[in-house]
Amino acid sequence: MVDVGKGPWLDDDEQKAWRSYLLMRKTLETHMERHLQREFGLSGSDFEILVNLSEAETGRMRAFELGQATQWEKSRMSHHLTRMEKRGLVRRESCDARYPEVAITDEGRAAIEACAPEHAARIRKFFVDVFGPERLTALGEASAEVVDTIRKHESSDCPPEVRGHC
Amino acid sequence: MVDVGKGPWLDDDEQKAWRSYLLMRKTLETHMERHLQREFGLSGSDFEILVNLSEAETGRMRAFELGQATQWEKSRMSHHLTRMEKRGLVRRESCDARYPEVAITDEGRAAIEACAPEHAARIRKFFVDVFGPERLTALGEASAEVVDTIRKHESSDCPPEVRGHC
DNA sequence: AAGATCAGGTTGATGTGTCAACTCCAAATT
DNA sequence: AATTTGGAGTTGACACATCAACCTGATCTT
Repeated sequence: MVDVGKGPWLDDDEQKAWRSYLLMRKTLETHMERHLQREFGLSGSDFEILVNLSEAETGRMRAFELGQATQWEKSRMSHHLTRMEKRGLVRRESCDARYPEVAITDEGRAAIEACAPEHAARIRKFFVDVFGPERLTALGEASAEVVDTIRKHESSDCPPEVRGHC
Repeated sequence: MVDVGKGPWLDDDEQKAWRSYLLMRKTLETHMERHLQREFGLSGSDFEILVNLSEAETGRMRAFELGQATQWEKSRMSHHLTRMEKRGLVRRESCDARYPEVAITDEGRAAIEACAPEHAARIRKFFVDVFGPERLTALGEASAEVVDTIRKHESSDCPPEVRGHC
């Protein structure tokens, strides 16, 4: 197809593992999101926000903290919070003028408590149990290493004026 | 936070591994897509289509085959092909009336050949090399098992009239 | 103290994904 | 032969994500 030198190319086993990973990625995400959506009317994004808020002792966080937790762009956060607010899952409270806090509503808490058990059960059934303890631990460690490697790379060679994005 | 019986809940190590995986998922995807977009003006979706077409000996496939390969919904496929066609990366050819084939254009081939080496190098650097051979193999196998498990589940308990989506 | 800088947040335009409704033609029914 | 059924593909409306521009108030300059 394309000429394969000793260059950057992946060999067959590596390709196979990578593509297998990509397929799992998509299959698992699609499955989990479809379930949340169909059974509980929540998108994966909704769920992510609600999990974070419900785990905060006060039930409230600054948008910025939510951004750190989810790794979303700030504009995505703002837009999504607006939509969730419209649906009554969340409430913006401007106790401090320009850095409003986001609070989970009763309705939001009800929604996440309703879906959390089934969601966890699915993670267990289709992911945790299939991997088994050893492979799961290995994956967790390797994942953290991948994240570290990418972060190191981005903070070192990303020109300062572009850094705002990262 | 929420009461933890012996139920479906994940224990701390399992949670940690799952969240670590989720973070890698997002970090890696964001990194790879940003690179493709900034350096070559291609989205991850564009890339996926072009890879598949360029690997077909004839450089052409039916939309349906592309759908199998990418696991996209048919409407997403149609919309995306329209956009790519507008940009000259791809061409619809209706040799058979109602099942048009999709062909990669010279421009499309040039685009993917330009970015493929760097893309592969990134996969190697941030994923393959970080995992190392053993963990990579284990991940590939486990991924396939996860996909099998989900497919088995969906084909068995999905009521026939809804099956169209799957 | 007046102005520059900066970070958190919002907004609007645009690109992308999803769902449901529709078209089209072939093969199966009758 | 006329009708139905069914799968591949398209379309339009809507939800969501991204990007760049902007607003706002605090802190740094001088």
